[in-house]
Amino acid sequence: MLPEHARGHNRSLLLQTLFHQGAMSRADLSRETGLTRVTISDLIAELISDGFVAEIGMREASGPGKPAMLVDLDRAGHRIVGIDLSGSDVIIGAVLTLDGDVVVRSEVALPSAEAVVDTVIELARSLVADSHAPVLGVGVGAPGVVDGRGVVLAAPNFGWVGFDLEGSLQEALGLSVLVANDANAAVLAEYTFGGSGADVLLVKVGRGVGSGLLSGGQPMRGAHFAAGEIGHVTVGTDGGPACVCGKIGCLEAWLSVPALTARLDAAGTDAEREGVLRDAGERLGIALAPVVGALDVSEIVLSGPPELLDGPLAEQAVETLRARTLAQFHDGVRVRMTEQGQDIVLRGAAVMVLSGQLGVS
Amino acid sequence: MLPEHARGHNRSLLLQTLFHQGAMSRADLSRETGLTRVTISDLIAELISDGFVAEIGMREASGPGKPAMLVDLDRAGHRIVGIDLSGSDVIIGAVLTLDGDVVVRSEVALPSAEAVVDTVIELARSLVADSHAPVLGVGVGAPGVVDGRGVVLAAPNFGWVGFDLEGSLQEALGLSVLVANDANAAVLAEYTFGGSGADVLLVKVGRGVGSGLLSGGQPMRGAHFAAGEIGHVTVGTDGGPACVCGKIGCLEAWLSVPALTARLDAAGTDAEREGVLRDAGERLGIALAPVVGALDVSEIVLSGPPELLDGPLAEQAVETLRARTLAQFHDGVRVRMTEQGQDIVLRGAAVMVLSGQLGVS
DNA sequence: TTTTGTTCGTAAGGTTCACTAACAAACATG
DNA sequence: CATGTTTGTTAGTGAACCTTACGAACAAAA
Repeated sequence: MLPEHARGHNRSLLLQTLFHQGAMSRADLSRETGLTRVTISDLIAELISDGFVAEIGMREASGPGKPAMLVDLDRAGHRIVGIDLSGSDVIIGAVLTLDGDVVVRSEVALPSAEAVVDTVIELARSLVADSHAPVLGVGVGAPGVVDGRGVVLAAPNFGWVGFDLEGSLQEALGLSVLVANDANAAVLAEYTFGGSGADVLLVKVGRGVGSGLLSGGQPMRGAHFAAGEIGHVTVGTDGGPACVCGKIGCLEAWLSVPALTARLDAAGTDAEREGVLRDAGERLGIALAPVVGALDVSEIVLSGPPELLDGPLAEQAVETLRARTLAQFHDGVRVRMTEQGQDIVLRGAAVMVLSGQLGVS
Repeated sequence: MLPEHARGHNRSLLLQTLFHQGAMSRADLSRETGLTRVTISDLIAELISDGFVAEIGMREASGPGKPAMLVDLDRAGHRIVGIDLSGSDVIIGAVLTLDGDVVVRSEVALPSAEAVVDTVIELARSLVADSHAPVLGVGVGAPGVVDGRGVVLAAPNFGWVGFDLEGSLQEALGLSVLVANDANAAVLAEYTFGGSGADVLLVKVGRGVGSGLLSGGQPMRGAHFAAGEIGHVTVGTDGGPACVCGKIGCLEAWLSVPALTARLDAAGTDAEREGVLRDAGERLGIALAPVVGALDVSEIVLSGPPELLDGPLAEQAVETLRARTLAQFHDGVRVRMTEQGQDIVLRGAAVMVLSGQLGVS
């Protein structure tokens, strides 16, 4: 650990404070961080010269003393490109502000597996061209198992095994690129923009079922970078539907969108349809109860089609969860839909870039 | 972040390197840490003057050049006191070396709940008196939910609710005291002394069932410091034995020592007894499968009576676990007994002190 | 035995970083 | 207008680590 590392830490501390609390004066930053005004001035001058921070005008004087010059992240001066590879038939890309707002949005049809990388490169290039501001970096949320350096260890949909997606994109685009699992990206978005607590599990329901987990605000990677792969965990001890993986009663066989819609279509009455959703919610609760017990997660966030997840399914999940964990500790566990909608992976990809380039999270 | 924090970090880095790799020269430390020989000399001089490090003699020259002076942690010059409050009828205390070896061991009968604190203070004082070397600190593994500052938020056995055990002991003993949950302490011992990987779940089976979890080498605390409380998670969807908590089919009702011994005593034949153990192992596997899926834990360690856990129970647990998780990722999950025996909580308490006082883990 | 080259540890001096002290600028208030 | 407050900068100090240089101690080769 060298002194320059400490300075990097302090730079990130300032950027993070501005990111979360908005524009403020150098003196405010001094009070907020505990560093002296002198040091703040020095760091801010460096950050301004690097283009990350800008002076945005005087604060109208509200008391005695010299009026303050407000500084803030140069939010208008930078953009982030986010790419969501988790869709079942489209690739979604977007230009986002530092606050995670989507400025430009673009979709392309999912090509054949071999052409995916070239399509992503082309999409990213067009988004960079449309950004009208320097792009801080490119974040990618991809299905499958992704290691800490953006190498896709396994992604059955695309046939990738040990493929260095991050490196390939970085070389082609000449920009900083970060690749992570889609559900792991999503939970970052929920934490940074969705106001979730620091111990949160996000369940992403789509063609498959995956999850992302933060504990103490830190993403859990797992021993083989496979944390979150709960889709093929067997749920319950009473059988269940057959899964594409060959086993019986996987969570994915109960909860994935194709499985749910098929069972809903087969259901005749509204009551039967609600029963299908309640069954799925119960299975989710059964699967998550041991995780809640072992990790003391306080919040479970669902991401996916709201017409399926929001309602009986979520209600039954929280009910089952409370019935199957010790009320004393886990009574407060909440289950809710994300409010990030369809953009959650894009926004999570943006958080990855913010975190990687600015140290903000 | 100030420069002196960086120096503290570097001090801990040296102590940690010596702790794990044993005695070496200043030049070795320089190569190992990346700091220059000059800086190492300066830091080591400080650590020697503080009494944490000692020169232990020359290395016999094996090649050209000036022979090296070896330095090492002053292992003989310090002791740690560990206390295990998780026993059902005794309190165990010990004096340990920095390497986690028990030097002095002492047991006292568990007194009434009100007298526990005074008994612990008395036990700790007598151990400190027997230590024959300066005591670095006192570590305590306690049942129940313990927060990050050693306040016991809930411990039904002792009737503690929001009781500042760490503060009480620190005041009475005048020594640095650290208190944590017993299973969380145990998993630290397994990581530091038992050679487990950095993503490991320890299940502690005794009067109750608890767990401790490391992910990436970091202890998981949970949103309410209740991580690891898996004893009263319902397992399976086919009922099960009644639990003292009022629910049906809790993991504790299947797996705790009292529950297991009662069912073993009721079993007539050896085959029936093995069936009891296999059932319990299966339940453990069912409960842990979602945790393994969500966290990608690579190793599960069991702590408790080996005559119950080691054998059919552990075998069935790993079998069930593999059947219920996706083989592709979690095939390698291992289930094994700890080799730390009965001292695991004591040694874990020692690790807490090492970590708190030296930054070693 | 002498020379050469290697390795260890220390000394001296320079750079980086954040701190303290002091001060000018700009404002509100009595 | 004088006074006090707040902001931000300049100047100087101390801490921490670095680079450079050197003496000590040894092995191997001449």
